[in-house]
Amino acid sequence: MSQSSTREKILEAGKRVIYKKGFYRARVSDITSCAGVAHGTFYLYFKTKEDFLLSLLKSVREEMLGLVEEGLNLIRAGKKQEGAELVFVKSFELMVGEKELAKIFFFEAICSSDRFKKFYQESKALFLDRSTYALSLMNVKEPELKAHVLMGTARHLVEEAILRKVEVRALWQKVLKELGVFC
Amino acid sequence: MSQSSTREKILEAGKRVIYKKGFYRARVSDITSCAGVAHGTFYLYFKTKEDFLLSLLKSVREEMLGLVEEGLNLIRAGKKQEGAELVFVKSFELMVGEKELAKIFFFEAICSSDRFKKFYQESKALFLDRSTYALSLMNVKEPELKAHVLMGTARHLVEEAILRKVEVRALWQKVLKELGVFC
Amino acid sequence: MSQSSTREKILEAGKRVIYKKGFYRARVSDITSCAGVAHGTFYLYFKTKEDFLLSLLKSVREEMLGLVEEGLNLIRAGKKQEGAELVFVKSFELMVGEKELAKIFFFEAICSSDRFKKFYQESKALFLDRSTYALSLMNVKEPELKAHVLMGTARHLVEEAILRKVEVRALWQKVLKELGVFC
Amino acid sequence: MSQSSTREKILEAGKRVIYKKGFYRARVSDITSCAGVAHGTFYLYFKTKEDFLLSLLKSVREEMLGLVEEGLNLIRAGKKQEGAELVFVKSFELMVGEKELAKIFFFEAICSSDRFKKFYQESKALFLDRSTYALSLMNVKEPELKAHVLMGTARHLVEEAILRKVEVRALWQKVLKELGVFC
DNA sequence: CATGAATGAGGTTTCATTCAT
DNA sequence: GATGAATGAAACCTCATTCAT
Repeated sequence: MSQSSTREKILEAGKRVIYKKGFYRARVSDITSCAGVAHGTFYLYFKTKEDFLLSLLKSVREEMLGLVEEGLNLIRAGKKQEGAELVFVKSFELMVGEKELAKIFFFEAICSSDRFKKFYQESKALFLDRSTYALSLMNVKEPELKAHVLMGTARHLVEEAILRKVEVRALWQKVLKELGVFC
Repeated sequence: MSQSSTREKILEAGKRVIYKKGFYRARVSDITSCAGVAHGTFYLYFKTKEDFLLSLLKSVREEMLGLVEEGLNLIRAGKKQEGAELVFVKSFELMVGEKELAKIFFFEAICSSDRFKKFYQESKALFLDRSTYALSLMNVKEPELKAHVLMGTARHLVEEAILRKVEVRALWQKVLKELGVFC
Repeated sequence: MSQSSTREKILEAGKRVIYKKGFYRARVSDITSCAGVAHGTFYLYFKTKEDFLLSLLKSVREEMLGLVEEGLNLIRAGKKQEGAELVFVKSFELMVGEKELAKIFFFEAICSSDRFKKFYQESKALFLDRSTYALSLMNVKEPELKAHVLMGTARHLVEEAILRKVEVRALWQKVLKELGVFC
Repeated sequence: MSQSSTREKILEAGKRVIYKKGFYRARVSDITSCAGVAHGTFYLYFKTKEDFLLSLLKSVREEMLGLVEEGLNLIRAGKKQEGAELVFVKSFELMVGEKELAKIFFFEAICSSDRFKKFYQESKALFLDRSTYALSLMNVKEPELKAHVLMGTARHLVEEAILRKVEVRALWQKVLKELGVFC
């Protein structure tokens, strides 16, 4: 059961190593040695180092999107508060909790090659779109403007949490209130 | 005209190259050939490639801080609107206009070694502090919260401008109004 | 036969190349191509080019010291002639036979960075000390003076052998007799 | 008068720098900055860095040979002690006093390119020949053997003086006595 | 599936030498 | 003569990737 597959061990290790050293300074050998597997094993599961990063990024995106879609369903079902909780709070807390992935997603992606820039861009556009949609369903005024503000602020607060190890949840709650997401 | 010194030519070229390829994928030889100087010339002006990046980052920070301090002086002199214009509009436009530097500052810095992470962190804390101070001088309510929101949103919009080549000035103006910075 | 490990192949090749070109003029690529391995392989076994030189030097010293200690044991056991043979003849012949190592030890070491100067110095002091001790055990008069003379002369003759490809064994025997080491 | 020519300033500086760092690690710019002249000035006086080393080496050799020839003249004129004093004592002291040149001559020469190895070899052969000749004129027994011993020991003691900053003059006097050069 | 030694392209950095002033 | 900015060949070293076991 918990005999986490080799692939997962490598992903987990990569997350930690890339978080700490950054994608370009993280060696494949750093990742494998952190995962406790042989150097070559890496290439049984990932075609290249870039592919590996993409896998990592995709997993963050999936998780986030999962929460958001679930939230949207609740909102559409009339449960505004519960839905908003998922879309704007739980997903924020996911990021704050998964600092490694958050940092990789927010920083590494765009510094790497065009392939990643594109991925990051698409993902952002997607979140922006879903957030705007959620806000409009919730009858928040100027949903697009607010979606931008929320996205930027969320990203900034996650960064603060990562870089300064500051507690940001309370701040985020106040921002949500200020912008009329929660009364 | 501006008989731009060799050092400046290299900085300018580096800005463009790093913007396009990212710090780690930008070769020193890319920079020198873009600057039209010999490879070795780079090392007459910068000790290492990392040192070069630091020079670049310092120049962005100085420029930004210059505007901010100027604005603060105006605000303190009672000219609130003119001051706020500098602190929150001109400096934003500087970033949007200098996409290369903005991208390097917001993305490359944190992906590179600890030395840069530290620099980025210090710079951010500084801007946050000055913004909060400006907002409090302007009698904006909850200045710290708003400073966070402004910084995050600004950063996000600059990113949109860079990645999606979208016009963001109007959006930014609306945000400023929404948050009570301008009436 | 001796399925010589890669590390040994590189050491052997380095010995030859450095002997011929000198440490600073010997490229790592000269060494690897002489060893018949890829360039990068060098760095699997040695951290830097300097580290490589140190490994080489240590191996000479160990071999020499081995002979000397063995000889000292014999002398202490009363077998003066056999012991002296090891300390003063066999070790001399080792140097003459291993011209590459001898040249590297006697010349390259001191021309390289301080790290090597220190190594050379320590090694010399060690040999001088052991020789003096051996001579005193053998009741040779003025052992310290003679140790100096022997060390210098040995070094000079090895050099002659290296530079002029001259036969020096006979000369050395005469020197040993002249100084009263053998009757 | 003492307005030492630029050429001499460079030679003097080169002596010091090469002594300290070794020929390959001494940069031309180190030498010029130590001499207090511009980088390019070096090439007004010396064709290449190697040429410079050769000039330095030639100057040592000339000085040594001068003393030796003078001494030989005295010996031939019947003044054995005075002559031997020049050939075997004064020239030794010259080396001990001019540590920079001595080190360069004894170590750097042979580590550099073949051109220097050849120069060193020729010089050694020359000294060996003149010493042997001097000893034979002085009726010392086995002059060639003794010349070898003297040369090796001298070189070794100079090295001790350089590396360990040890006082070696007294030791050298004892060696000369032991070998029958002085009674 | 797993290993880890070997590969070699490609990067950073150094520095002897030149040359316009 | 003197300067020192500029050059660029050539060195060291790294590390993603492969492959025989």
